[in-house]
Amino acid sequence: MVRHPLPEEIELTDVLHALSDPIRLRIVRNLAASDEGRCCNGLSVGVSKSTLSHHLKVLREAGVTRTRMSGTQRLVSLREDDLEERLPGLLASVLGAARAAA
Amino acid sequence: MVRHPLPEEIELTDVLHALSDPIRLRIVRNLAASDEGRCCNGLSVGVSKSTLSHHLKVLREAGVTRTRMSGTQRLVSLREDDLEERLPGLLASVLGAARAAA
DNA sequence: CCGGTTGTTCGACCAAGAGCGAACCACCAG
DNA sequence: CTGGTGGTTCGCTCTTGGTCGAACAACCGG
Repeated sequence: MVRHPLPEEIELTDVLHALSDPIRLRIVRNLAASDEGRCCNGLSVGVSKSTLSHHLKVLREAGVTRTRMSGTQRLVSLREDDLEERLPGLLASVLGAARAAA
Repeated sequence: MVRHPLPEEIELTDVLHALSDPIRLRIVRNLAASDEGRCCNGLSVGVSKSTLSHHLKVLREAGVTRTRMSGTQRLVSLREDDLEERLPGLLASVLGAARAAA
């Protein structure tokens, strides 16, 4: 349905850029706290749905998240495995720092 | 002489944003390969000196680098210790991924 | 004093991107 | 068929930010 980069297409600068936005970082933290992925609606980040869709697209195209269909709605989840392979340790340290800062 | 954030003022999103630019990432990789810091001129990244000055300012104000005088010229170096304290593991994983991608 | 080196700052330009509402699509329940 | 839900896409505005040249400042060497 939508574009996801292959694991080897994940670019460091794209990922860093995706994570450098406070709203997207909140989304990622939110996703990290959920095993099964979240419906877009379950991400209460206080922006309009078009803006949320935009941020999810940025995250998806950077390779940070995966979106899959589940019935009538999309489930968004972190690509922890692919990120760890391409950028080992990065997601963990970002999440750790984000948790500490909060 | 110039503004450097205190260690506790270093913000994750600022650091991620600073590192998400390819030119700044090259500068950081370059600095990581040098013990003593580099004169701005020693950073051959192929931009004009005003642009270089701008990027160094972004890195400095995000807390990624430190600039100190040495005689008549400035020496730029990574704030590895402060970054490790505030954002443990982040710089290492970014540098590791950047090295792997190159 | 007069260049040359090193770097910052300023002003302008232009591209990228965040934000929103509106329109739209796909789907399910009546 | 009609409505509601979940989500994307499309314009549009406005801000951010990368880029450069020019001007400036501080300093050292003749």
